[in-house]
Amino acid sequence: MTEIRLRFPPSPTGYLHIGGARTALYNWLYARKMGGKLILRIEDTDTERSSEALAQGIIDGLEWLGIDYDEGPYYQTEFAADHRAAAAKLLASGHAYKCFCTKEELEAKRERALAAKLPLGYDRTCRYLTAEEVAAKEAAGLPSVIRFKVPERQGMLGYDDVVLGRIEADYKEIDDFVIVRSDGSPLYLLCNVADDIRDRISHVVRGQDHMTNTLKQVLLYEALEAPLPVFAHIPLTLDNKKAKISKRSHGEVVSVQFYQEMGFLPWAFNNYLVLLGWSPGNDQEFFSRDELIQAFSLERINKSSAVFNYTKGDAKFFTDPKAIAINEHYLRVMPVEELAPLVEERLRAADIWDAAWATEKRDWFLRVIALIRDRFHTLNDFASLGRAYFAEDYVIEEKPLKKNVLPYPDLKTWLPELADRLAALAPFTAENAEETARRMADELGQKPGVLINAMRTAVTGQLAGPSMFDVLLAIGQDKVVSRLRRIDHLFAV
RNA sequence: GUCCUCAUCGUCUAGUCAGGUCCAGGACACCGGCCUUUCACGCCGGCAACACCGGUUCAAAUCCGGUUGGGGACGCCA
Repeated sequence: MTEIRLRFPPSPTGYLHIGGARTALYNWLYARKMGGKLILRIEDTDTERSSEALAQGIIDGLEWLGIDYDEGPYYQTEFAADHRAAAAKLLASGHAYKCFCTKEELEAKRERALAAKLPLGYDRTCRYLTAEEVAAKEAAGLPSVIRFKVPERQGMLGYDDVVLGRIEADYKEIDDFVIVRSDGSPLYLLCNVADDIRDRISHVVRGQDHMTNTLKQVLLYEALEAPLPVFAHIPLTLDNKKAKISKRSHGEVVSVQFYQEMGFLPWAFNNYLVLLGWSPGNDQEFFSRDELIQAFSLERINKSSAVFNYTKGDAKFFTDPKAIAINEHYLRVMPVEELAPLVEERLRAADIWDAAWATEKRDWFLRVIALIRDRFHTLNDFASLGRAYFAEDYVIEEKPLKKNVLPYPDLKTWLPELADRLAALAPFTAENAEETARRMADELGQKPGVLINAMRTAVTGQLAGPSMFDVLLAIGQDKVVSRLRRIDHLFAV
């Protein structure tokens, strides 16, 4: 039985985006499920547009997602000798030929074909050159590329795709594609196959934009006398206008790094991605790592493309609402102990981290996280919306101020009075605090909500939050008292 | 233009291969209710789809043909 080997071959000409990450995820899931290997291969043969920084960004993105690989990263440029050897082999065996047509000539032909609404393929001018003609042109110093000689056969060229089924095309429809540039450097179609053969890749899982490339590559495998891998062409991810998503036209929101910065949980993001083109066949939507590996299968990948449901400028959702919903779900249900270090990271970034929260005050820290996480969307919310729990320089928001404080000028005396009463409490418990607040409201002839909501505004700066008395306990008697006494600045606007 | 390919709620999808159990199920979003000091969470309920036409069949989301629509490829990019 042959080993299961998959690869993720990004080209470092851009950032790791949603589509690429999903492709990596599917490859990873299948490799892990089958007990196979995943290989990371950086396809950097386009030296014009590739950069080491971009390659590193992709590697970092995979690491954040938790997509680990067993071999690599390999860099395709390091295997140039293999690619040239493959090209030489094809030339020697008569599967390829030298083409002396210039870019200008080809461009002119292409223009004419476009205008005449004819097929755009190469007209095979150089395919029928005699050995003498080729020698003469070379002697004259004319530059040439190497083209693959597509066999002239009856019937259909095709392959079996795990996702799409049988894919076929007439041999006549396949162009004599270029495999080596005029400067001698081999091109993607060839390099990719040569590498996959050398790396003994058994399954090629990639986007549907490669469907027609695969037809050509099948020919390459055959000419190179190598066994065909299993192909699985996964659906593309489109935007809500059905256009292919790209960093250029969609910006940050399609890059993996954006989700890292926005405070997504890596696993939540994977969980969202896997559902964009695959389903387990039942209603399960949340998976642990092991569950997903177990449930995943190439056969259940969808045929049709998926839409990344992002609306630019949406006031409520900064990305696909489903992605946010999944992130919220994990934020609420994951063990607090696992969440804590991720929150710590965000608090550190916001410069409000206290080392004691990881040691003697760890219990308190975990309790606060458990208390406030229900209302949050991302990790970043802990440092912004949750700031009052961790720092004194929290922001008093406009809305609660206008709704709960400014309409009641008497709060200027009420809140300090309440502060005094709370300061006198021993023990300081949620029950005692509530009792105190309610009794005072009663004495003032006010509804308890007036005091409670004003307290919330003064103590947390927020319009909403957990049960007020749990909040008081979480923030602590001393801080609550001092925040309530400092009420004047609320009216100073 | 040529070729390849896809088509179920606004979005992600189940159901299609083995036609009846589907006047189509789940999730997100949206709307309403319960809970409540607030807002969430949670729970309950609602809105909402088989692209179209024809054929096969007792019976079609499901099989066949066509139409329309979407996507991809057609590079000395990957």
